[in-house]
Amino acid sequence: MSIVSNSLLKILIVDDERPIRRFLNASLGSRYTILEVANGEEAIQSAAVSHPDLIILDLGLPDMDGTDVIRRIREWTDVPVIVISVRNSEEDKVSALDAGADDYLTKPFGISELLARIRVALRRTNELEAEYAIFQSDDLMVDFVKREVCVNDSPVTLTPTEFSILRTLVKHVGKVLTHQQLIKEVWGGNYQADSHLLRVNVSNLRRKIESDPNRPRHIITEPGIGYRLKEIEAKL
Amino acid sequence: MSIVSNSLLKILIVDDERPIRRFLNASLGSRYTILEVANGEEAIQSAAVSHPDLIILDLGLPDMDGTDVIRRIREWTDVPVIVISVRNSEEDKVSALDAGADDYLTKPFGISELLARIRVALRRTNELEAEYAIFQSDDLMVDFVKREVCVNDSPVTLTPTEFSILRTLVKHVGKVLTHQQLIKEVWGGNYQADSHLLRVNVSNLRRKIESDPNRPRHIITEPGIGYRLKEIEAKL
DNA sequence: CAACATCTTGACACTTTCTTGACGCTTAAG
DNA sequence: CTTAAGCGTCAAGAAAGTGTCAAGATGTTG
Repeated sequence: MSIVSNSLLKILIVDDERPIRRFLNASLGSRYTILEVANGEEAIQSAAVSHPDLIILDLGLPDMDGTDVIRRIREWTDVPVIVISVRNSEEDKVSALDAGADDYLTKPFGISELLARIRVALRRTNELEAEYAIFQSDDLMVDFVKREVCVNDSPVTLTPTEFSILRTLVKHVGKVLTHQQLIKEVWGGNYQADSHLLRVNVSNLRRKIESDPNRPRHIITEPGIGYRLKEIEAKL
Repeated sequence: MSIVSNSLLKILIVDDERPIRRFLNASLGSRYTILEVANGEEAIQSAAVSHPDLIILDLGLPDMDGTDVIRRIREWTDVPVIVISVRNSEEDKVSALDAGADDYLTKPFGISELLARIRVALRRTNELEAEYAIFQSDDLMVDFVKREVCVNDSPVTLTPTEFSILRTLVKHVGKVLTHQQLIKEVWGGNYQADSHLLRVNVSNLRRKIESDPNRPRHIITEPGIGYRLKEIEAKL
């Protein structure tokens, strides 16, 4: 098994301290292909463009909070994220793991433990799913990196709730999402929202992204069940 | 289906020290169903019989080595295993993780960190359980994930009640379902519907999915009893 | 504190779906 | 041949679900 070269697997290292990046690069470089970035914005950018197989993320970034980086990346991909941090409090660990991290290592750590935890994370994701940071369906385009939505190449501004609904629909494109599933994803698990609230927001969302809101082509109503995002193939 | 209450999720705790089992049971018992065993043999036995959704395993067991327990369990299941141990050496961590463990916590640990890591492990398995359920019988195709029904590759739209009837028939394909059984499944246990209501809905359903509704090939009437979904083998 | 955007709730028109009753058809028994 | 029981179809009213507008509540920013 160890004879098989893993060098085709890409690991993205996110850390603002150059010595640590160099150390990790030296430790992992013989086994994996390494990408390095030094802040959160670059991390999101690189995660979208380079499609790494795993991300090693330092929580202490200069430009944004590490947990927010995880949340942003989780908007479109389930790529494994291993957090490394000097912060050792349970609160930090819990918030990072709940934000979507797969593992949390406190500095300093042994390199062989990191390697083992990388193997664990990669072991689970043998089946690669094509997850793209940009969703396109006919005249609708959703860019999760820029958090930008365009209809016919002209940008539209969505409210946070509207974007959250659209993001959930995109993540499960083609599948029917029940009212309950959508409410749970958008408003949080224990929020007691009724489907009326959802309908209002879908209505507002349609007005912004559907060319003819009376005949929606993207967000399809499944009567009695919920909604579904229809992927419209590009014409040839 | 996937929206299963957490209290139904079973966690198997493997630890030879009774106080620790009691502590974990008290900490997790309100959220999950707990099973407890005290040694490796019982752990393997219980993992096989009870099908837990997650295993918390202490490495220091009286009868066999913890990593061997993991290896034995990994012979037939990928159920998440979280190791807890007093051993803090990298060697122990690496060997446990490489044996198939998903996470490794060193005692003492905070209960909220353990809970967070349990959520991470369960999150993974939930996403992987996206098994695709499609029923196909000659010209009829039912996609339960997309909630889509096709006849001769052209989609047909069913009302919630019609879909519910079809789903019940598919669930027991080949078997005869009495009127009462169908009514109970579709309209709920305590609803007092007569079989006339069922007949109307079956009629509507047939009009949509049968190529010749007068001579139904899929939904067969069993006079005096109920209905049966016939599975038509594909021609070779 | 005011101005602003967003979220939430209620009201109402509209559409789809459900349910009920009437009626014709078939089958089996007398 | 007549009768009764079960089944399938049709159509209309009842019920439930859906989309939209607008006003109040909430929160945010300067």
